[in-house]
Amino acid sequence: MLDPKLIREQIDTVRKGIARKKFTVDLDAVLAADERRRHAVTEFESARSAQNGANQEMAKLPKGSPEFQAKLAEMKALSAKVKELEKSVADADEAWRTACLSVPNIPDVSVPDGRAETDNVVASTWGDPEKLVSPAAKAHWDIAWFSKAVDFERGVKVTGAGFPFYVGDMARLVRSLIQFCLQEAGQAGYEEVHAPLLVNTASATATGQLPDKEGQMYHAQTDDLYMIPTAEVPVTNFFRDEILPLDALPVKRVGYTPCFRREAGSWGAHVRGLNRLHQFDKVELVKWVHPETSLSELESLRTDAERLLQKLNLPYRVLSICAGDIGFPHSKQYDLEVWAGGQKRWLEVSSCSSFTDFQARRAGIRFRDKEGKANFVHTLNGSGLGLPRVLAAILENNLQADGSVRIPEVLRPWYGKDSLNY
RNA sequence: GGAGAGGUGGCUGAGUGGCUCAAAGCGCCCGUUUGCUAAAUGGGUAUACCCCAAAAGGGUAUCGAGGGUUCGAAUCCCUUCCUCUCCGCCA
Repeated sequence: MLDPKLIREQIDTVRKGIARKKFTVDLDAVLAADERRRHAVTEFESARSAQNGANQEMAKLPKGSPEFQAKLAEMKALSAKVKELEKSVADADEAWRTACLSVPNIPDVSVPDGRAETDNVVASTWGDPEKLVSPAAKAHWDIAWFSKAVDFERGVKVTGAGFPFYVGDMARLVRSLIQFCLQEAGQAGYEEVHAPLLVNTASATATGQLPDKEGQMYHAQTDDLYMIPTAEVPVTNFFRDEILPLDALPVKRVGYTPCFRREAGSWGAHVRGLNRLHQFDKVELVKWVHPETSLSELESLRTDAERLLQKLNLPYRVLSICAGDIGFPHSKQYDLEVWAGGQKRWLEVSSCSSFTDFQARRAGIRFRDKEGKANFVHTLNGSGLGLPRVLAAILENNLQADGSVRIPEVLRPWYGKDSLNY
């Protein structure tokens, strides 16, 4: 959520930011709710103050004395009034909170203008497809042995669509990618965490999955737990409602988890094969940083993700996402898209975002500044990387004429050989 | 899952209806004092919100969470979450 003071004091900045994001929010209603809430609070607190004072006087009177009895009757009325005012504070507060939750984060000034996906700006490209894509490239689902290596049919039998088995060398290739991503992140200074795969309502709310994106998560109803759609949720919530010491910042962490997404209503021809799954593996990078450094930390986060693709020798481009296309809680966002030479398409494999204090405010993650005051940190996260599409690009770009796939050198320490075939 | 015991400030821990809008100790910060280290001693030491143009100042809330009883709740009642001990089950 946005800083209430910012809405109150710099309404024009907020208005402009929201307009750039192409959101429609009734800010006047938010301001009115804020006004109502403050009024209710003031009324309640003065009544409560009177009650506290009178109660202290009563404590000094002998119980059952005439003075005590007289006071008692008087206090009953005040008590009823306090209860009533307390209720109206609760109502006003909830209305205000709900209104505040409808306000998106405002985009950073460096975010390009634009309405939709087509307005995103290509910030950079790396790798020449002519050189890095094999002439034998095919869409990965057209590779002769693909259904043996990634078994969708058995997945359907055992679970349902979008839950494939990786079999044999393919399973080892997936594990190699996980190891590679984790090792690289470790060398870049990220501390590894192995996180819970189910989270409670409070966690899903803090990172913004609830209430709006409820339908995107699998829900274990008996225990009211949600299967994580990304490691961002448990990893970010690690510090929920905590105050970090100044010298702890920046905190950089990396977590590998499977991710579970219902992807309701988003299936079609363009999401064949590994392009979109209900369960997939992802290594996630998360940072908690001092507010002054969040823009430069975003750049280094993006660099950390890019390095992986470079070492894998996969051509990619970096998109600077336009104001109209960045998400509700985002301040600034880069997407990394890998070139899948068989499909001849760009596939998003990483999204690196800064949330400024928007998420930290919602999750209650703060740090103690030089003066000893508690302030909200800035949070950032980015995939490093989402695996199935990277896998797709490796399979397609490195497909040889003999039907085998050449394995990138950086994966061989874990994979154990130089090619994949069935 | 069953039985029992608990959840109090950064930590330890007192506190069974008003004398606690949380004692004391530890830690931390600031000062005083004595060659240094250290000790002694005084003071300070949470978070959020509200009032106030700001500062100064004042107020309210928070004793796991949520309800309730009461003029008044850390304290009594209910619900719920969590921790510990024992039992059961179990990769």
